Amino acid sequence: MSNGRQSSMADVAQRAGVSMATASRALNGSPGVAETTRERVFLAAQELAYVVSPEASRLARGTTRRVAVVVPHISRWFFAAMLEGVEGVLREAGLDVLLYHVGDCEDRRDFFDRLPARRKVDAVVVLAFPVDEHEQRRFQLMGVDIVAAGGQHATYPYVCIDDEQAGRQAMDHLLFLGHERIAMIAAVDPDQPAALQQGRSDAYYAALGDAGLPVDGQLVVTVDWGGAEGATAMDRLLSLRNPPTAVYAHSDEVALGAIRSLRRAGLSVPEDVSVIGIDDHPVAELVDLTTVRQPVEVQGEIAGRIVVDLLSGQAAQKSVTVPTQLVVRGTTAPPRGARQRA
Amino acid sequence: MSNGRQSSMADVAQRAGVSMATASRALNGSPGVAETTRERVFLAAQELAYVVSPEASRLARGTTRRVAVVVPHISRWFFAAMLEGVEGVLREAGLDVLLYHVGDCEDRRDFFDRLPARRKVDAVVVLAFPVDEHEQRRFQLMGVDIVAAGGQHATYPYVCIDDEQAGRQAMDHLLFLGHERIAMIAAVDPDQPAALQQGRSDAYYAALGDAGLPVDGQLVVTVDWGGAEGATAMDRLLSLRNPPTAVYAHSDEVALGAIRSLRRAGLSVPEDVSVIGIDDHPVAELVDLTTVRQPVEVQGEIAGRIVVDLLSGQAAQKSVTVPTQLVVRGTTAPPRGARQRA
DNA sequence: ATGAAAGCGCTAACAC
DNA sequence: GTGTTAGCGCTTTCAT
Repeated sequence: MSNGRQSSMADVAQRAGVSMATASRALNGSPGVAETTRERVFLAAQELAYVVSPEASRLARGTTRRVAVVVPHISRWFFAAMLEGVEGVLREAGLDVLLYHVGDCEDRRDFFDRLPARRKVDAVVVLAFPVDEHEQRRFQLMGVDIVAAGGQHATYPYVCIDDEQAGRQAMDHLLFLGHERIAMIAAVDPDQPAALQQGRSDAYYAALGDAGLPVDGQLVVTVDWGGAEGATAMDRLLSLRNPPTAVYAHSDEVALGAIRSLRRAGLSVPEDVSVIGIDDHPVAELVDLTTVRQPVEVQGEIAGRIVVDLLSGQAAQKSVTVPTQLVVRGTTAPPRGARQRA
Repeated sequence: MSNGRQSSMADVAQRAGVSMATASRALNGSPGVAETTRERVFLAAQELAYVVSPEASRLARGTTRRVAVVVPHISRWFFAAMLEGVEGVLREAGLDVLLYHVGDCEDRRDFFDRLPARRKVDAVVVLAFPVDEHEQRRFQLMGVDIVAAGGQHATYPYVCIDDEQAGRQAMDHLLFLGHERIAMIAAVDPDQPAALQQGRSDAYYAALGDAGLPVDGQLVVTVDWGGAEGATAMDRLLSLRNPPTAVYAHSDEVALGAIRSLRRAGLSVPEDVSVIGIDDHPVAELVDLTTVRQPVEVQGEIAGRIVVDLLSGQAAQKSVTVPTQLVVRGTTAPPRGARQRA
């Protein structure tokens, strides 16, 4: 299908009987153009189905109207949901989103070595993606605004949840129900510089401490992120002489895996053992999983807002922490023969 | 943090003691440059931490090295996984991905009216996104290659699964187990022009027909896509005087919702009723759901490959159908007191 | 309010 | 093999 030549601004100007300069001003809504002239130009543009050449426009203007979003995972709900939030507000603001998946270490090295987004964007948002000092130095070369979502950051504006508090909400729920032998399945992302979910772990020890309960090292198992890993971890816990009556998992996926192991072992949830996760993944509702909800998409939206404000020169919030909330469903209950604490 | 001025090609050329033309040729790997010269240029570029200005380069070259990926959903696993596949091969080929989320009808209208990606990309891939005739006409204005993934398409190269066959695999499994009263929960996407999963429905009727079983209209319920909707549908099925012994759901999420309803009704799966889904969503494994697997990320990859081939002028495959596969897990079993068919 | 002209940073003919 | 020279299509002073 031949689509002819895309018409250029010169065509529009000619058709409207004005100079390119005027046509440009009219189309960009710049001041200093007579209303009637502006209309004539718009009409001409319309008739020619004209669209600016972004390359040319940006070359001349020096700005790209594009922002890079860097994600360590695309298909995991958490990241995808956050991405959806970011994309929404960016798109609404007329900014294009350039997506960069930086999965494993190799991707990562490559990304920061080559800086593929360099000169291509006006800002970059990193999603749940810790950026070390070396990487920060590389980013500096880009000379654009950076904002982080889904994790605190010392250097950049960020939006995140209070992981320790989320963990406390989960642990406190278990403690409130009367559990005293609580295990933790800590999940780490093998491709990430760890330390991301430190808060989730801290919460465990702090909660136990505050409740005057002892810490049993055997009850803590750390695994790579993922449902299958959660299952493995649970198997390990079940092999203890004195298994836990409740399990605090760092994420819903891990919790799901744990539940599968429990069921396969013939145990029932929550009668025999309670399980709680974090995140409120969409399937949590479908499987009646008790969890701590964090507003994921919202975090993305806020990050997007910050970018938009930054680019428009407005004062943007420096960093935001959004609240989390316990969602009690069907996988937690008091331990057998115990009564809830007042 | 001042980052000085980005150095330009002129700087590199000067530093290497050559003309801009030579510098450009050297950097682009064009032929006709002495090896030693090329090295000198590379060195200079390195020292100046030089990166081309994509805008300028593209303006001059007339190509963008960008491709738009249009998705109706970002945070649903299916779409995100496919996106991950596409992004991977595009990135590897040095193409940038511009992401456009076209969710509801309004987004849709806006997208095709304004054609925000126009002049910004060399190709667009539409993910599981039916494009009607009007929209095709709009796309034509862009004058670039279009490829579809996750659904057949009359006009564009596409990659998809055979939905009817997938459905047959699910239905045949249920029939093989000896079920005769099989319900179907058909899921449609409220924001899509339907007809997408027609094949999944066709399979139901065809399988029943081939098995010589009657069709009972009451056993077919169509709902909007989603786990919650699946649950509602199941509730409806359970209110029948003569409920089904097995349920064929159009997707795993829907199947999950159905299972929740079943459990809440005090029924057990698969003892009382069997449930099968389609897709093999990651959580399917965690909840022991029997399903029909489709290679989602792979479809994205193939679509990406097609784009890359198209852009490089190579002959690209016109369209690809990838195979699906039954995955038997724990939510299906023979009906009570029945024996499997030979 | 409008126009002329000088770039923006690079690539591609076309000479040498 | 390398340099010269035109653009690529737009924005933006600076005049008028």
